[in-house]
Amino acid sequence: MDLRSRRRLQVRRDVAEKAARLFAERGYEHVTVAEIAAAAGISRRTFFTHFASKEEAALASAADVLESLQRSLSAKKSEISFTSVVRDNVSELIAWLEHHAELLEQRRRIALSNPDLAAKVAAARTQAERDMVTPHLAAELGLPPDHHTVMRVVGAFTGLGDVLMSRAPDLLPADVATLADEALDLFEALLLRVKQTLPGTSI
Amino acid sequence: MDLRSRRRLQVRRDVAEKAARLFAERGYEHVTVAEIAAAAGISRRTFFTHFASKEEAALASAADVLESLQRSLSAKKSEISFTSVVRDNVSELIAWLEHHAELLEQRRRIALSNPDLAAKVAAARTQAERDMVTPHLAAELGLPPDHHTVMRVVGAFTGLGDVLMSRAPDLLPADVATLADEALDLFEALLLRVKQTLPGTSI
DNA sequence: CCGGAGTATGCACACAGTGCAAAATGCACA
DNA sequence: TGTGCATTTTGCACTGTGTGCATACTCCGG
Repeated sequence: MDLRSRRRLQVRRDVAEKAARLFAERGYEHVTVAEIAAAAGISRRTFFTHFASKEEAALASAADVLESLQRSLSAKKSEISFTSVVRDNVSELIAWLEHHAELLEQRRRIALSNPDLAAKVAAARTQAERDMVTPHLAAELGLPPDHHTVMRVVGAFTGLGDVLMSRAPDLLPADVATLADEALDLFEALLLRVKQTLPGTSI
Repeated sequence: MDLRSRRRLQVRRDVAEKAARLFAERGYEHVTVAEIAAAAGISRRTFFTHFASKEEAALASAADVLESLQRSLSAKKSEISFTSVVRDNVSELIAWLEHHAELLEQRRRIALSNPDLAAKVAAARTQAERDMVTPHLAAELGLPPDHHTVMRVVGAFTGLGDVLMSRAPDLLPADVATLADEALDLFEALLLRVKQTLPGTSI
């Protein structure tokens, strides 16, 4: 890793962090790029060499939540069942949430200040989830990743996840854990049924 | 209905239609608001009295797809089971799709020219679907609409719907019908299981 | 024919984002 | 240490979206 690129990454993180602080304080729309740049000690023009848009800066600071799932899945790949891995990961995630209450509160404020941005974050999360989960479920079902049955199961999984994540900010972590368990119970049942029905799928 | 507001709606439709045509021809980003306004015979400033943004004009012409589901649900309310209503509606929708191939092709082109816009359309569709479907599923489960179990089932439903809609543009209508049937089979099984498990839900 | 509500328009402005060229920075090598 | 080179930063000018404000227009009822 080049020294230059390391510094570049550092600047990027720094700017994103300053931006997030400003967004949380005054709302996304009421912060100009010029102000973010000033807060980070760079020029307006330079901001745009680090981020393609103001929005990208806002999104950059919210990309970390899925990292643990990423790690869990790639580490324990295919040793145990998919739902078990996810169940393990939920505890991990809940712990992470509890240790980052202030950060989450900041993000909640930003999301509240601009619903469009929130929708985009959610969409990005869903897409990342989909990408992570697809190969594992395909393997578990013994089907190619682009098979309709796999995509359907993945769709149900992310659908269940979305509705959970959308309510999580207003719940206690313990309740999130319970709801996640219930959702996974349901998903497990669905997955079992799909496996039993497998020989009969068409197209 | 006021004569003034009727004319206003007509202008709005007209502008949205002209905008859609331009977007499909040259791509969303390569069409300016000034050009849309000119094509519709109004001034740039007036455009913004009809639409809050260029994006709104693009979205306005894509709001019709869910109208049939809306009608189906409100018409046959609670006489027969939810999935039956949806199954009936799918045929209706497929027919609609077949009779509007050119329109769908136009939208496909617009979506292709700007992924962000496409994501927003999808999100809006999902949200509308969610809103329509929630009261019916709540009734069928005998639970309040904001109950977590209901939300979870709705999440699974929209998740299944999303994955289907995301692939629909690249499939023959007949295949869409088959896949919709399979998805509904799966959903029906899931719904049945939820009903059987009902007494045991927590929170 | 007139007064007023609702609508269209022009104008000035704030802000996002981009292309270009000059200036600053920092790393490698003599 | 100094010099040359590649990368990065910055200023400047410009396009395009979206908004506030003031003015002009349209059309309705009295």
